[in-house]
Amino acid sequence: MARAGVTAERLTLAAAELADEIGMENVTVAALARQFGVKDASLYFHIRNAHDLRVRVALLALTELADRVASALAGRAGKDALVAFANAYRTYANEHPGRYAAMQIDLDPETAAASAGVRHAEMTRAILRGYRLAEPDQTDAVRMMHSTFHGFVSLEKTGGFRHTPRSTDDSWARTLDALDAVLSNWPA
Amino acid sequence: MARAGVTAERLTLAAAELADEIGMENVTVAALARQFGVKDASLYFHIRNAHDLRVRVALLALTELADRVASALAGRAGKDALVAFANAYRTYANEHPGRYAAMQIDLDPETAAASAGVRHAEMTRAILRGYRLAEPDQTDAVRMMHSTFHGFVSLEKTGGFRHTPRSTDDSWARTLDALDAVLSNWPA
DNA sequence: GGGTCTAGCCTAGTCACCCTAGGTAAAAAA
DNA sequence: TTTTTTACCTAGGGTGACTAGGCTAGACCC
Repeated sequence: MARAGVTAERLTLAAAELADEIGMENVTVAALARQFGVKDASLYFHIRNAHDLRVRVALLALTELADRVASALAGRAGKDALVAFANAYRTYANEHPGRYAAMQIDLDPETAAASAGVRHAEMTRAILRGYRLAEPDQTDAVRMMHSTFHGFVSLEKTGGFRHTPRSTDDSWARTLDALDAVLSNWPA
Repeated sequence: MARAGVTAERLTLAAAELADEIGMENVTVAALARQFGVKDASLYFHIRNAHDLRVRVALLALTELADRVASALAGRAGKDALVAFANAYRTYANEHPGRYAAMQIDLDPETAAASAGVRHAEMTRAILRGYRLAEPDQTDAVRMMHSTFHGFVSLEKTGGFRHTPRSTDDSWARTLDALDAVLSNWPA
């Protein structure tokens, strides 16, 4: 009997790819086992349970996204950085809908604190340095930015914009313009 | 054998309440049947399948939210209307997390077109009349508004803001100020 | 090289949920 | 009252999550 060579890492990666193809809600332990030509029970040697698997995918996605954002941000500042960040975020979400969906499950505090979500938050704040916002405006602005990005991408995916003919790419570009405008002139 | 008096409407309402209590992902046909003191198979006389049930909850939520927004909006205009709309939206989402989650499932085009989501969109446009935006800016602004609201509420719920001490209520208020500012001075 | 240990698979079985088929009793209609 | 329809039932199949316990290939040790 040859071994399948399953590891938690390979399982996580396969789950992430499966999620992008068939949707996160359809990623089951059983389906994953089938892909590896292994019985579902065998996977519990590598992962604790189905939730653990999803958390692993979420952490993978957070790391990948943080990496992309980081390289998109390199050498940029101001609106340039804002747009680069936003596009990296949206592109990742659209290219990897399953991974993005996984990112939305809420991690318990310790896990979240140890995740790449922290890097993400730091980079967001870095962008705002170009806009010279003091606390607590900075926190409010970070929250608004993140809300706008997540909200747009999320609505785009679930078809919230489908009924209007206007190009979503154009709306996205104008939304970033608007965001840059408020950040440049944050109301007192 | 007394009848339980189950109807699709009562099922939908019970499912919505159950969703708010235990989370939409835990609302199962079996659990719902238990609440009515009935076997799970019996529910299929009233609903087509589990997905149908979720769609019904989504439509219920969309209608309830549209009603709330409509009454919040009555007699208001400009920033006043914006804030009223936004607060009605956020309050509903926070009071009814399960219903709000149900709203996020993507409806097929015909169902969506017949839903209260349409009223929602109309009301959003009505708010923008106070800001005198022409197309396609209006559509872009509608999308940005909706993205901001949905994103904020969604991140608030999944704990995306938890790691910063700043009050989310305050951030929300400032986000609305910022939104009002850009809408008043939409970049060309 | 032989013995041991353990990682990595297995089978078997439980339980929950979704859903279908076909039966039966209560309520409504004729 | 008889008939029809409505609202429930039992029985059973399929899938998925997960546990307990068994077997084996290969690493490690003497």
